[in-house]
Amino acid sequence: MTSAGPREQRRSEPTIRDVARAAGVSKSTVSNVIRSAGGVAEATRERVLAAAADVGYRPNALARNLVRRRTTTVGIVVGDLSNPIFSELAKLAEQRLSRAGLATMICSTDGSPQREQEKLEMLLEHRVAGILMLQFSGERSTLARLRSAGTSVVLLTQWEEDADCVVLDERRGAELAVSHLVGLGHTRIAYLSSELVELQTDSARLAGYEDALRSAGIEPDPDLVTRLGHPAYLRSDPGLRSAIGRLVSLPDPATAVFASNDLLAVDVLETAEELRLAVPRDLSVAGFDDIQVSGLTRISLTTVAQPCGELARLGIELLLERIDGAQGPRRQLLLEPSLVVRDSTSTPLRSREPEVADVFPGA
Amino acid sequence: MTSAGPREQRRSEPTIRDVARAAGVSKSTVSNVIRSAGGVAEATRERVLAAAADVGYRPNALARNLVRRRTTTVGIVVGDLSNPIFSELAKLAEQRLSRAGLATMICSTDGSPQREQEKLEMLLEHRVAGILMLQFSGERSTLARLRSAGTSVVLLTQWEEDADCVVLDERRGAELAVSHLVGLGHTRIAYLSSELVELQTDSARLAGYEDALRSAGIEPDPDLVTRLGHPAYLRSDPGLRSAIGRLVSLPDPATAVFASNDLLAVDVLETAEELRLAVPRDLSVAGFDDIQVSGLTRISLTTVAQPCGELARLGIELLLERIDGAQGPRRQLLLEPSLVVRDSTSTPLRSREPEVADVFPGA
DNA sequence: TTGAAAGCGCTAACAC
DNA sequence: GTGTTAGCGCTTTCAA
Repeated sequence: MTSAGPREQRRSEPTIRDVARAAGVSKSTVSNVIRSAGGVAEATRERVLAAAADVGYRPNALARNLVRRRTTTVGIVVGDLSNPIFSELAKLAEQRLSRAGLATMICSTDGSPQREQEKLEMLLEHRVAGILMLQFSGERSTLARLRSAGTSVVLLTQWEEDADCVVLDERRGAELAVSHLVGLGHTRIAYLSSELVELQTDSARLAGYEDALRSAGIEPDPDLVTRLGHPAYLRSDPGLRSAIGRLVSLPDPATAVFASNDLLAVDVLETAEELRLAVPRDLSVAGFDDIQVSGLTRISLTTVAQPCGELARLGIELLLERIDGAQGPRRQLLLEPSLVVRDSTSTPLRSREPEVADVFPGA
Repeated sequence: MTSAGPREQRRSEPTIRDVARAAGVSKSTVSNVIRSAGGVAEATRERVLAAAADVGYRPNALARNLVRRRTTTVGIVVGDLSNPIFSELAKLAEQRLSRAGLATMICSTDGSPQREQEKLEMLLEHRVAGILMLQFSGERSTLARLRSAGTSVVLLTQWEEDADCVVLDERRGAELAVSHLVGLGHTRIAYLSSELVELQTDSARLAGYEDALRSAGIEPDPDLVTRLGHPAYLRSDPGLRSAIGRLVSLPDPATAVFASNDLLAVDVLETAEELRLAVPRDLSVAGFDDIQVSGLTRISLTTVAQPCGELARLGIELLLERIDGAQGPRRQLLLEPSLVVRDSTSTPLRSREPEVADVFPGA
């Protein structure tokens, strides 16, 4: 590396003009062969290709996109990439987009609506062809802004009346999980949620929880419903500990908890351990999402499965259609949830070994 | 929504010209205001800003980047976003880039060198200012290509003589883990790896493994070294089962395994369970990475910690310097590893309860 | 302090 | 088949 002088003048990269000159043709001819536009004599084509290789030509996507007035870039907005459910979805989406010849810009919002706005603005300035939102603050005006910018938007995992979206039937999913607990004999089932779950989604899951209870003739008890702040990830958390402590020492204690997502459910497992509560013996735990860890033998969490593959496939499919100009009415795709029963749920203790308290109620 | 006719003609978005017209100034003045270039009378400035808001102006990053001949976009190349270690790093990197005002394009390669080439090419066509590679096939010519394209590149987590990189001292990390096992009394320690780990990295970790053995006077036994194909993620896998089965039924069986990454180590935990091997009683297990799951009470894996925060911080710092034109020689930043000792490792069984075989060697 | 003009690298009519 | 031309929306001299 002795040749290049110090502070080497960085020559700008070869352009279509350089190729044209080298091949002895015009810019448009080069453009035609680069874009495989056809209408170019085979001999010329080869000459151009050779020249391009020769000068080390690499098309400039910026220039192309500018003049075409549309890009082949799609934005993915995600709340938190370290939540396995989102990294999985993001990965699958990127794969599909890539296969369709589109580039992906990923932005994370950390759940902050302000950051969400900023990231969206950035994507719009880059004139992305479409946006896939795995996280959405729910701000209605945001949707309007995106729409007026002419970008296609699909919400994944996030229900919204006024937008294209593909989601699991959250309410039904929660109902499935809670009905399972009821079926096992639980009557005191807590609902535990955290900021990891969007409010919109949280409400749906809570509704499903109540549905299940009511249809079993159990009146939902507000004392059993808790929404925590953002708890430490997969790590025991004081807020969670006191919440669970409270639930199990209620006059009529909870015997099961339905956590609104797996990350939280796993935290519950951890915390139960600390509190010397055996799962499922003393406490049944069910979650939502079916992230990879939940399937581990040592975790073995009963949970509602998110069909990530399906979600990503349908979401991207819909987005691509919209980008291609499909005009139809908004589409809401609702996927059927399924319950994966594992070892974290079982019959409640009291129905197995009647205690004094059962014989003398109120003791 | 009855106003817009069917198949509404999508007006193109307002440009700097529209703003200029609305404000009664020239394009350049608008440009000066937008870019906060100064040298504009306060009154004019406000008039322009008002006009911009009025027409709904949004700068076109493509045009800007084209004429400036550089973008504010950085590419992140990642192998597999569903490996928590990578999603974590990607997330942190994106955060830092975003804070520095840069947009992020994420590409995943699924570990395929060909896809890696394609993705890099795409990034170059988009004229990214820099590339952060969390995955690198190790192809030397790739580096040359990137360099000649004038892009700054930093490898994160991947050692490479001929490039800027920031990595953990892999060799030392492995040595730490294996020395810990040796210290517990193990002499038959297996090394288990999979395609989840890049060859380059794998070699370093293997070397550290051998270092530790040798400095304890133990000659590495090739019979104890296994590299598997890409195993199922966090899920038991037949290849792994037979590998472990073999290791523990060797004439002189393995009493511990050092897995070259946590995902694999957790798989080992699972598989051990299936094989009715108690960990750490029958088999000690150590990993590498310290992903979130490893810290769960129910997993409690002894492992070498990757300081993700540090890695991301230093990697982005270095990349930004290069993008800003820093010319110095290649820099290799080597971080010191640390071992997190948890419950998956302990004294080997035989040293606790001497068996007949120990009394009559060769029996 | 402001404006006119010359592109950035490319595409897409439209002539030849 | 191939070349000419007129921009895409913006930045950035350079004059005024």
